[in-house]
Amino acid sequence: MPRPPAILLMGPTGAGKTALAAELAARFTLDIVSVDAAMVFRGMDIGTAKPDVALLRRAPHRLIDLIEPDESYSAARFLADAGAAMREIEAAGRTPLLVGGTMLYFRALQSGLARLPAADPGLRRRIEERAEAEGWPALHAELARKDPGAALRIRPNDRQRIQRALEVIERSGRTLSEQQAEDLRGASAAADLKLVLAPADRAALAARLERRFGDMLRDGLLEEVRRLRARGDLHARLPAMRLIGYRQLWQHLEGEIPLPEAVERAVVATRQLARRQLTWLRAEPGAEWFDAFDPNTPERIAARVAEWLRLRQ
RNA sequence: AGGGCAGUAGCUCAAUUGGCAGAGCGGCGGUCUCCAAAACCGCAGGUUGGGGGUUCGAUUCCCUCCUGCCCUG
Repeated sequence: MPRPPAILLMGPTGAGKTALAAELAARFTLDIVSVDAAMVFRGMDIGTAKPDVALLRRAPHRLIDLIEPDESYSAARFLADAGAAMREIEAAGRTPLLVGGTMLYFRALQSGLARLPAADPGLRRRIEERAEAEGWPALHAELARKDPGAALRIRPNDRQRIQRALEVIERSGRTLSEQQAEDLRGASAAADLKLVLAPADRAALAARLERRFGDMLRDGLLEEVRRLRARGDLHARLPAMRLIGYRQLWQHLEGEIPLPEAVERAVVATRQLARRQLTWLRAEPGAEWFDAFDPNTPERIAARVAEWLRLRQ
């Protein structure tokens, strides 16, 4: 099932993508699709910088609030969800505006994913238990026997990927490297308009990120985390509770670190996230870059979007 | 003022009896095909507070000055 061409608005956290997207959606016949692995969680609003109710009313976002914090999302699920959303938008005679900073998802959207078995929580737990007893390097050695190609590419300490590779073998009876070499499903990129909203001045972004986390605390982030903890069914190892801000404040509520340290660590982690996103963005082929801190940027991007939409008719 | 303790990488700290100055964190760069705000990898930072002395060799021993903290007055 092919997906329609779209406008991709990518950028590091804190660059101002949400506000800009809302503006574009108001001006053109665009519908927003979130490309954000954190905003999929319900009840996690402040720390994920999710658009607020007022903004959502003006500019509805798809792929937000999809699952509970004890569930997990994935790139494959995003690919399916985003494809469906985009086809719906096209069917309505509108154009999809994909907005976010989860670069793996953008990549899946453009390059596709191999046909691989889905994650299996039970199997993953079993592999983790084995790793606890034997250590990841031992499982890496096992992987080297079963799938030398994958073992070559995956580091002995990279638990997530060792686990995934073993999981794939276990569930499909075939190796990961063999299946990854086959055709990717869902690939299609050429017709997209790719816009990058990134700061020319990284120090300025760092300052903004620090300020933003302070704002989140003022808006009740700690209370939000406290509420999640009070549910009783969540724990620190869940993907949702490993998100920046939530992870550190959870540790604080566990009594592991004082609040100021939790805040400092969260700010640092956000800065590091932005850096990793930038690394990924630099490698994005054919993307048009705009300075997030230039006051003329919104107007320039709007002009570019108008031009692209016109040429598509 | 006298006495004591401390001063080593941006930060917190290591360095056996004097023997090539290390780690964690941060910074910078990178990897990434169903957890990606995740997981992992690499690199760069030091005239060891200043000056002098002893020694083949001083972060380490001695003298002196500077700075900080503590105690006494």
